[in-house]
Amino acid sequence: MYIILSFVLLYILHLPMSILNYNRSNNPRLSESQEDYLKEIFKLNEVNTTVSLQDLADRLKVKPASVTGMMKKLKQLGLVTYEPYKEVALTDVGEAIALEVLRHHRLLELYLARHLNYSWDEIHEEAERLEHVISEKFEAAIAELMGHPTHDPHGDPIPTIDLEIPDSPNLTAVTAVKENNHAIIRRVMTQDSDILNMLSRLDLTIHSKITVTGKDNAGIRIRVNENQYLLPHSIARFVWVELASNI
Amino acid sequence: MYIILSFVLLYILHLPMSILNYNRSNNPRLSESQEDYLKEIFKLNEVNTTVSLQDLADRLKVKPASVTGMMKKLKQLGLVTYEPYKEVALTDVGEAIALEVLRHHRLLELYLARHLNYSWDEIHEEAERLEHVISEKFEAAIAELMGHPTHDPHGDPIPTIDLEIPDSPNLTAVTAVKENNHAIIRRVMTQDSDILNMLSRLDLTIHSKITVTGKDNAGIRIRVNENQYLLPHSIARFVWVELASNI
DNA sequence: ACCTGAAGTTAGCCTCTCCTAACTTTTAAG
DNA sequence: CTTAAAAGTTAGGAGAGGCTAACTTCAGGT
Ligand SMILES: [Mn+2]
Ligand SMILES: [Mn+2]
Ligand SMILES: [Mn+2]
Ligand SMILES: [Mn+2]
Repeated sequence: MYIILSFVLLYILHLPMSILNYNRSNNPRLSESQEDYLKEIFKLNEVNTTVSLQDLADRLKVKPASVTGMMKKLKQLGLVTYEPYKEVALTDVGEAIALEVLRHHRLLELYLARHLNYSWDEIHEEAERLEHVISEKFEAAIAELMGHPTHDPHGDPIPTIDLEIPDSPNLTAVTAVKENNHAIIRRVMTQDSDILNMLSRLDLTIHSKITVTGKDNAGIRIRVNENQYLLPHSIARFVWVELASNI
Repeated sequence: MYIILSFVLLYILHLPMSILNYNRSNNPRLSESQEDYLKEIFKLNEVNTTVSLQDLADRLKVKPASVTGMMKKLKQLGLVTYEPYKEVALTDVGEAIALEVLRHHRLLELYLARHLNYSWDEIHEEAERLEHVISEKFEAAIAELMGHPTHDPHGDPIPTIDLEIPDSPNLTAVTAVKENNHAIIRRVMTQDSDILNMLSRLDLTIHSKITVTGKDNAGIRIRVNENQYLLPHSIARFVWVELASNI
């Protein structure tokens, strides 16, 4: 009865049927590998216009042949669209699963930082493993405990319980900030422990107020807390800020 | 230098060399399956004099053929002693790993109950998955946070950081308590959700003060908080108590 | 001492995820 | 427009952990 009603509702609302199809608790559970593939496709898709199997292979630290094999399987499961030699994309169901895993990951990162005293550079690796094994109850418990946070310690948005990506402030790469302008660091787009460690030692962390004092081909000069640093472009490109004028 | 000193120390103290050999961080990580096999061998060994492959198969929900195969592998790795058609036992290294996993499991159970509002019957299943993926840092963080607890919510002892089993009070099966004697529930030796759920609804939980008011072949009659219950033997056998006279 | 059922083993097969090596298709530079 | 490098595919195989079915060994009851 409920099922019939749902179909009618979907028809009326013109929603894709697939949204209903996915339910973490009653669907056959995916493997950790499969979850990581879907999550990585989603993340690559946010940055690049198209997702190459080579990128996927690099991110997941497997060989391209393995990616081809997995794409066939995920296509079979209705989680990606894909034809040989063409680009990959998530279906609605595939995207829902990717967002579910991403929500686990980012909630866990924040939880580890806030409640178990993990430092910025330690949270990612632990969350990468835990994200696949925590239950929906665990997810709900830490989300509740933290007051349903919208962003993780890297400034990455945490998908909501309905799997929407919350709005983030309008961000600019710090490399694009003009000289003498003020800004607040809002997102650091790397998981590299060494880089995160260094940035946090310089106090270049989320919510730090900075001033861009100069730019040359060596990098970008930044003032934070009366200290000045020269940040090489290779690192600065990970740092995204909100301009002070927008605040 | 440290290594040489360690060898000398071991020689002097007559400790088994194998204790030093195992180090979770630099040894090739075992699979989740292998960890569960070792843990289950340890737990069976605490109860039975000898560990049968059949019991192991039942507990791990695999077929006996699979157990035989795994025993060969674990023997190869130096974690169990075993000859075809003979009983299995853990080596010192195998036992150290079993205790490490058991420590994770029981710390997690207590953590879930205390900090994430899990009920008695929900903790085991979640801990069963998490125990294999948390880092030593996670273990240390929750142990610290909880003040290095010695027993989990079922009354099971939590192995210390040095992998010693902490002393438990002298326990008696509630079925062996004489009529009109008082006692305190100290351990409930089942992970069955339904039974745990029922017991906790009757307030027959860890640290509950009870009085045995009668016994017949239907079961054992117990008073707790002015309420009287008839506990069938099939359930009562899981409940272990400390006699009031010992307190 | 024998017999029989329970316990344990073996062989052969499956699925999963990854690999290498050789091949094909696409793409972009000249 | 050609062609070589990059990207992607295919075939074949490894190893982990399970399974079934047929077999062997063991242990207890008569
Ligand atoms: Mn992961
Ligand atoms: Mn993050
Ligand atoms: Mn387990
Ligand atoms: Mn327990």
